[in-house]
Amino acid sequence: MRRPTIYDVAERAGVSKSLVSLVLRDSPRVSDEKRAAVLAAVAELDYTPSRLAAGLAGTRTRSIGVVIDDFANLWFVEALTGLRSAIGREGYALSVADASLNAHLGIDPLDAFRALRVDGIVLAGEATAAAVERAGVPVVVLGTRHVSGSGMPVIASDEAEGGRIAARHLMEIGHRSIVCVSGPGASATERERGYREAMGEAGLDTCIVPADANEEQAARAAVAPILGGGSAAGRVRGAGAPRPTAVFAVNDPMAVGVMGAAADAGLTVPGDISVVGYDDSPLADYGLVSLTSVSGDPREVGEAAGETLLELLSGAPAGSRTFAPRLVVRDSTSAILRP
Amino acid sequence: MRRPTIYDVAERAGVSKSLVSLVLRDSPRVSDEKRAAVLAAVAELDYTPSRLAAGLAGTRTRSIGVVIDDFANLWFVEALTGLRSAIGREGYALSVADASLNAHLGIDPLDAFRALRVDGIVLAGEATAAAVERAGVPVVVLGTRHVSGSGMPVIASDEAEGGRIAARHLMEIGHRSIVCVSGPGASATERERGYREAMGEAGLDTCIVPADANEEQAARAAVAPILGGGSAAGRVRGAGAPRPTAVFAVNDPMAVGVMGAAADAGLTVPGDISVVGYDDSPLADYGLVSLTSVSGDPREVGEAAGETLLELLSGAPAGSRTFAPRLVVRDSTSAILRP
DNA sequence: AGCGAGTATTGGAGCGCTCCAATTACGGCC
DNA sequence: GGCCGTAATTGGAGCGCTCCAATACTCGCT
Repeated sequence: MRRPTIYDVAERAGVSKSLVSLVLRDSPRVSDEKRAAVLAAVAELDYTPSRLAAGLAGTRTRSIGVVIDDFANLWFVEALTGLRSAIGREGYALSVADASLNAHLGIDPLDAFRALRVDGIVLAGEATAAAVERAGVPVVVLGTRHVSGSGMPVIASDEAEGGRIAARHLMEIGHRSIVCVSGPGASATERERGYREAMGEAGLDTCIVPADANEEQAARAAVAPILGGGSAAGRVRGAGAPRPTAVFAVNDPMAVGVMGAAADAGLTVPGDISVVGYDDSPLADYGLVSLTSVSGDPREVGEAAGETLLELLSGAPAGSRTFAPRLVVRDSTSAILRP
Repeated sequence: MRRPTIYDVAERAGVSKSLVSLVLRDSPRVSDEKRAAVLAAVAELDYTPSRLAAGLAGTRTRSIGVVIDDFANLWFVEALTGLRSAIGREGYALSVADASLNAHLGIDPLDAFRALRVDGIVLAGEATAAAVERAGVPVVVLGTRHVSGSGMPVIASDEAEGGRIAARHLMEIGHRSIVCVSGPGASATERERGYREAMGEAGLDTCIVPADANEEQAARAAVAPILGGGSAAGRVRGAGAPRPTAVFAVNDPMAVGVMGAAADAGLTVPGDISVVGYDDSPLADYGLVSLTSVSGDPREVGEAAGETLLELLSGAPAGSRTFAPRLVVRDSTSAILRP
């Protein structure tokens, strides 16, 4: 009941093991006749080549590693789909590790990938440049990260542009007093920067409300004072500034948090206040929520990351790329007459 | 700049390659002295053993494959975390494949795992029993599936019990006219069955509303007619039956769909109608939604699946296990006085 | 001193492939 | 019909480990 090897296939097809190897890696210099014989033997024996042996013997493993730190983030999950389709086409296999493993079990994903002898790495999570140097294989960064320098190509959505788009949308429909609810992390920082730039260009004052985490609850707690939580609408915030007419939250859950806070304060969306989110997650399209949201296409970005890594693997130089996000207008934003 | 091998380590530590191998697999029959010398050499050379070579030479690869068909499903993602922590402890590596790859690229994940010579497989997605037989390694099924028989242990949450819990909760707070919005898939079927059983025990009539997909939009469209969509509240549905006072949706997004339909019909939740969801996803805890939901702990289930597979790998027999779900009561359900 | 029973350590074979250099086969051409 | 270039095919070496049987080293005892 031993597993068939390349030798078994060779014997059955009446050729040498080397010829079988050539067929498996579909070399062009094999006669059609022999190729057919080998393929037939493969099918008859239900033979599956061992990637272990192939990787050990050859100069590459045809596998690439992906480090993700947040599997719960749908954006990365979708990007992964794009990545997979790009590299799968070339016969590469994907090995996924999550960065949180590091903390939980003391396993460095980069070490794990070294042990697997992956040909390249996609970083969809934070990682120190030093750790990456050690990897010793081509690396591309997928998504906006704080890590910079070290010359790795970064393939990401243009988050700052997304922030600008959100702010401009609100300005175009008449808003002048627009608050940005931001959170920790590189993406949030970039989105916030875009908001600031767009506001600056329009000569409007910015107001950034930082939340502790990129979560609904955190955003809700953070904006509550500004919206005059609980009591009569129209209340003024801290320094006596008027209540804003619009809020840009750096992601969808936070936008929902803002909507929740608005409801608590007796405000209607978009009547009293407009809200824009980011990522266009499924929840943005729920009837109960119907959130205007900005988003890049994660699959497109993931696919580009895969293509970039393939270029790097083929020896070609490759640079960073960014993709412009789009705005999806739903029912959480509306024009206002007088601010 | 060649990568260091076990021979380099051996030479540096002044021992044989075999001794190094023993240390790496922390064999107990190595003197502390030599062990320290080897470990020091490993550190100095920044050596990482090759899993390829180890797997090829040894009787096992210490890697296990996971087939997931829905990466966007947070339940599976969390179960994966539990699984990882269980098997990671024993030094196993995880290789993840998604079933949709099959459709997209014509790659059967089980073939991919065969090529990698994984020691065992966790099936968190549908798969035909036949395909699994071919795998030739121990398999455990994670989560409720339609596949049955073939003797593989199934580690899952007790979905039928969850359905019962949801229905009983609604009955306990006075509801008698309870609708179940169901969808396709094995989990939905089980949850629906639990609902039916609980209703039957209480002598209440059941009413199942099937939706096309396990999604917000589908559920919303499906319940709209029953809630008397759009016009005055209190309207009667098709055969003149009175409007239900409660709805159990087989997952959270669908529950939100029901809430949306209720809002469209001018009904308040939970004033006019109570809604229970399933899975206790993050969105259930949003202030705007605050959904009462049933859920098992996916990590617990994932961890159990890992432990079960480890038992199987160590040669021990292992059986199926189910875990009881819990109810999390929030603001979408409330008592009623008269039905 | 000598021997057995462990315990610690070692060299060799081989896992299933790829790569390479060498060999054979096949036409075409003078 | 022998010769050459190219195309097709082959055997051998070796990738970096694990496993195994064999050897070397301890003691404690007679």
